[in-house]
Amino acid sequence: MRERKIPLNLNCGLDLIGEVLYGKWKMRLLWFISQGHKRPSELQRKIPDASRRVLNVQLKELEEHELICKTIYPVVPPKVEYELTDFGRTLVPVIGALGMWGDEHEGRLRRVIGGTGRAI
Amino acid sequence: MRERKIPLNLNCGLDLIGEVLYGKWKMRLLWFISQGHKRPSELQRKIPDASRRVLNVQLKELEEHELICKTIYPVVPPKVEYELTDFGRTLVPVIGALGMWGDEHEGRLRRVIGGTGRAI
DNA sequence: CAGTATCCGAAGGGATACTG
DNA sequence: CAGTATCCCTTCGGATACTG
Repeated sequence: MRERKIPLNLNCGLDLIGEVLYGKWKMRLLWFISQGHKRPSELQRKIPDASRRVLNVQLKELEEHELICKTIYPVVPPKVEYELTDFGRTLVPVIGALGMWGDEHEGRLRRVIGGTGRAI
Repeated sequence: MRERKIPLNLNCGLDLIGEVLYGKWKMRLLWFISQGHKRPSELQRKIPDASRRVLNVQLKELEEHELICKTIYPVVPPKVEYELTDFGRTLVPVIGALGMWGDEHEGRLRRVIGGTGRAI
């Protein structure tokens, strides 16, 4: 699921969901936000392998796709919070299903993927 | 979900599923195969926007991840069929959930994505 | 019909350094 | 703490032409 800004030949629901989920960290961002981790620094800690820049890019795309909304509090130091929109909340069960499938088949997946990995 | 052959820092089920689903056409390939479209030429017709080369690449990755298996019939002209493995079949309900979500929210998705799209 | 080789442009994403 | 600007490298995926 990547942002193809250009050609867009949407065929079915799988295309459409692909358009909003494609991006290396988007599913996890949505998941962590749904779990109540709202602050950018929190998300950064949850996903240390992502660069801060890319996290911001993908958060902005999720926002443009109306899956999350962003609140900026005019305080010092700056404070920002993300939340799922109602629309975004409808996606949580689907993300959950994806994650559960991954968890249930962790052993086999690690084998076929070939990585060592590490627990969160 | 992209093939990151190199670093692999798997955190949770979402990472793991990402590893096997990342690829522009993989979800649809799995879906169409689950629907009984087994031949490469069939899949190509179903996904005309994908190049033949990339379809083969992604099919091979799905095979390496043991989600599908490939049968080559020693006949002329060549005949090839793909099928889901038992493992791959466990993924079908999840793919279905993704597609259903996309279908249910088609209108809104098309608006936020900004594409015109076309039906399959 | 099925598959591969080569070439290439375009995104994606990381590192770093910087501002408010 | 949050965000942006550059720079750069890698990968993805499309086009084309070719072989069995």
